[in-house]
Parts: sequence; C-alpha cells; structure tokens
Amino acid sequence: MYVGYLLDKEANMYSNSVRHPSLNLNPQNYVPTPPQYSDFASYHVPGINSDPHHGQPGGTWSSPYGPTREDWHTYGPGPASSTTAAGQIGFSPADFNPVQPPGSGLFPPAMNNSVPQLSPNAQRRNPYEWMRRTGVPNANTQGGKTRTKDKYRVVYTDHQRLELEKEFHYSRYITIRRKAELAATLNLTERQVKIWFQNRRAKERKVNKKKMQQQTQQASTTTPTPPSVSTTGGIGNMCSSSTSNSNLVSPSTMTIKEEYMP
DNA sequence: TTGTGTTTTACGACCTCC
DNA sequence: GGAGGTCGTAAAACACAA
Repeated sequence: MYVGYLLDKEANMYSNSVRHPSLNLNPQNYVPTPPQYSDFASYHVPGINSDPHHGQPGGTWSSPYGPTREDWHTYGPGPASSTTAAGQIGFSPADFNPVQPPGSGLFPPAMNNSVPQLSPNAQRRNPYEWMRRTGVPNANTQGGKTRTKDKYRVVYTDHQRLELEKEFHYSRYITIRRKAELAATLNLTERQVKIWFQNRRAKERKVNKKKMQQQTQQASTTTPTPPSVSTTGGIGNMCSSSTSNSNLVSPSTMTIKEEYMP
C-alpha cells in the first residue's frame, strides 16, 4: 500500500527498515522494561513480542486492560475492518507487507498477510494519507531547521515518519541507544527524534482523552454503568496524568534503565 | 481561490530523577 | 546540574469546504 509505495519510492535510498540488520540489536541491548509500565502491554501486538530483533519474550506481558484493540485504533482498523474513521492515522498491518520480507520488519509475518486492496474511490483523507504525500521538502538533508534558522520547521519525509512510527509502535519511549541509531538512520538529530517522540506521545494522549470524553458522553446519555477498570488503558492513561508527573515513574529513569539493562 | 480547521515540528517553562 | 519527561503554545504545512 502506501508504505509499499514509500519504500518502493525510496528503495534505493532506504533499503533497510528501522530494524535493519546493520543495526543488529541484540536482545540484551534492547530489553524494554514492561514491569515498570504494565500499560505498555497494551501497545504490543501479539507476535511483536516475539520479534527476534526485539528479543521480547512473547506473551509474557499481560495487559490489565483486557482487549486492547481499541487502543490500537490509531494504528489501523485491524485485519477485518474496512471502515476507518477519517482523519485517523493508521497502520494497517498490510502497510508493512509489500516490501518488507516476512520477519525483516517490525511486524511479524502474521501481520503482513492479506493485503486489502485500496478502494479505487478511497477518500483523499485516509489513514495513510501522510505516507504518500509527495513534493514535501526533504527534511533529512540537514537534520532539520529550527526557528532560529532560515525556516521555521521542516516536514519530515514519509520514510522518516514511517520509521519513527514503527519505533513508536514498538515502544512509546525510546532508549538512548535506539535514539542515536534512529537519528543516524534517518539523518535526523537525536534532539529531533526525542522531540518527535514527545510530540507523538502528546498526540496519543490527546486522542485517548478525546476517546474518554466520547465514552463518558455516551455513558451519560445511556444507562449509567459502573466504570470499567481503566477503559482507557495504555500509556495514555498513564501519561494522561497530565496533572502531575509525580504519579509516574519517571520516564527518563526508564530510558536510562533501559540503556543500562544487562 | 480562499478561508478555516487540523496536523505536524519545534520550543520554552517547569518538574523529577540520578 | 544535566537529561528527559509533560504541558502549553507558535507557526508552517496540509486538508477541505464554500
């Protein structure tokens, strides 16, 4: 699909994915710390955890939030869904299919199956719209420009976004090492990667908050039912403690701990 | 074409942790 | 003190209706 288009378009430039072999992260070097953030389980698709590149012990993380499909809505409608709300940025599993050989990318082969054909009359604004934008200035040549320079901001290339999203898809918090690798791979600065992740988390919190509001609205209009256990779940809930960071285990601490994970 | 709303980069302020 | 976190915001880039 669009990723295929992207990767096809940039195949010569980016023949590797984020988890390309050259990076070759050993599992020991890339061990997330789920116990600290049980919410992370909500963001791990079954199968990803067993990704050899990540060294995740599959199925060991359990989510306290039950079915997490909804939490993944941002990333796609799921295999059987053909209706995606407009405006949603999505990662359909199929997105990763066309180019990446099974097992070579972030997602396991099981997720790369069954590529639904894009509807010929697909709306312009679809979940993958950003992936196929063309003509945007290439942001990666100089590592971006800032307000203090000649341009206010740059637009990241589709490939840069894709790889960042993939990384984010794996973990909401990037390790120091991965940040450096990703920055090098994508020709961005580590600062840009860091800020991108910050903004991405903010976006997710915003989406989750919106969902929560909709749910509460629906609940108020229908028969009141006792709130289920943290229906929001996920990092959104964790970080949506927008009020006080003190409620959290410091993510920075996590990053450091990940970095020095044995 | 244009006006308007949304999304995307980037930053500063402030906080926590080591 | 430095690094990285959230939160709020600015402004460019973008999508889309009129």
